[in-house]
Amino acid sequence: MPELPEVETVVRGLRTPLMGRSFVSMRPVWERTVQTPNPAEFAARIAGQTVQDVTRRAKFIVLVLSEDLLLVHLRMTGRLYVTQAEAQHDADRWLRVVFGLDDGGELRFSDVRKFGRVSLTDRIEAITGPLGPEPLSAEFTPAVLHERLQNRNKPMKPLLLDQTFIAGVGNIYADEALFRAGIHPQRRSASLSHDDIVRLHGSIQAALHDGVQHEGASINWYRKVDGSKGNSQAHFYVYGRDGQPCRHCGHPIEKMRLAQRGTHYCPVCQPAAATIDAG
DNA sequence: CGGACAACCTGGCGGC
DNA sequence: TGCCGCCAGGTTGTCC
Repeated sequence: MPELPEVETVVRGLRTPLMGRSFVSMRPVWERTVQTPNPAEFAARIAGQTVQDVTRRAKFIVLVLSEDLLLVHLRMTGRLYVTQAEAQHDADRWLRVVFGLDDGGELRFSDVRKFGRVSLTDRIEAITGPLGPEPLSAEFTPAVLHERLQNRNKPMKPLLLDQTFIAGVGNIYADEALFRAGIHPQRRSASLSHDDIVRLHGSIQAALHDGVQHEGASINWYRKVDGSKGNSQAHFYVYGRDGQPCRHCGHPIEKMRLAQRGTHYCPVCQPAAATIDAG
């Protein structure tokens, strides 16, 4: 499911049920979902720790506990939800990890494809590795984007997917940001003009902001914490719209394979070479 | 360093 | 209906 807007929506949904709660247990249903430490140590260590904040870094959900950080990465199909003690819950076919809470409720991690991971650590970089700037933070300015583009010359689409370049952008919002900026996915980063960079900066922020505003994209597996769907997919310009008319010029949106990822774009609004804008 | 590709997994969908 | 191949929001490791 998860790119920045989806993860951010989950984080916001977890705050109310989890803030101030303490964990009493951790039970793996599918052991490989528990990345680090090993399940026995994880369970012993999380018991008694209280949730002091629920936040996000890149695509990681970060629960700030009394002594450690509980990190959850949803990868493709992970989902988090909270059940109350007295609530009747249907059997979850894809349940991977159950966290017991001090009010008798449970935080549950469910994941169809088993790619998602949970970790307990006191040093976030040990799990996340190096990450680029948060694109919706004040520190991410056009100048910062410009600076990070120095001495690089990759096609823009795979560059935007590189989490060490910018944190949190995934396949959907990379396509959406490039469309909004009028930049072809294969454009080399070194060919971008100053205006291109300023426009791209605004487009990345706008695409992600709209995604958060619409509470994420429920194309397939993604659900909010309460189980309902996000609505971001209804507002896409290009993602999943191949064959349909471009919302700006009417030309059919095309789909290509780029760096092994499905890539959607408008060949008219995103010309392959730098344009000479008569405008 | 960059690019291609396989792995990790399961499910949905289109084609025959 | 059934079977088959392909595709999927992510990331990591290997090989050239």
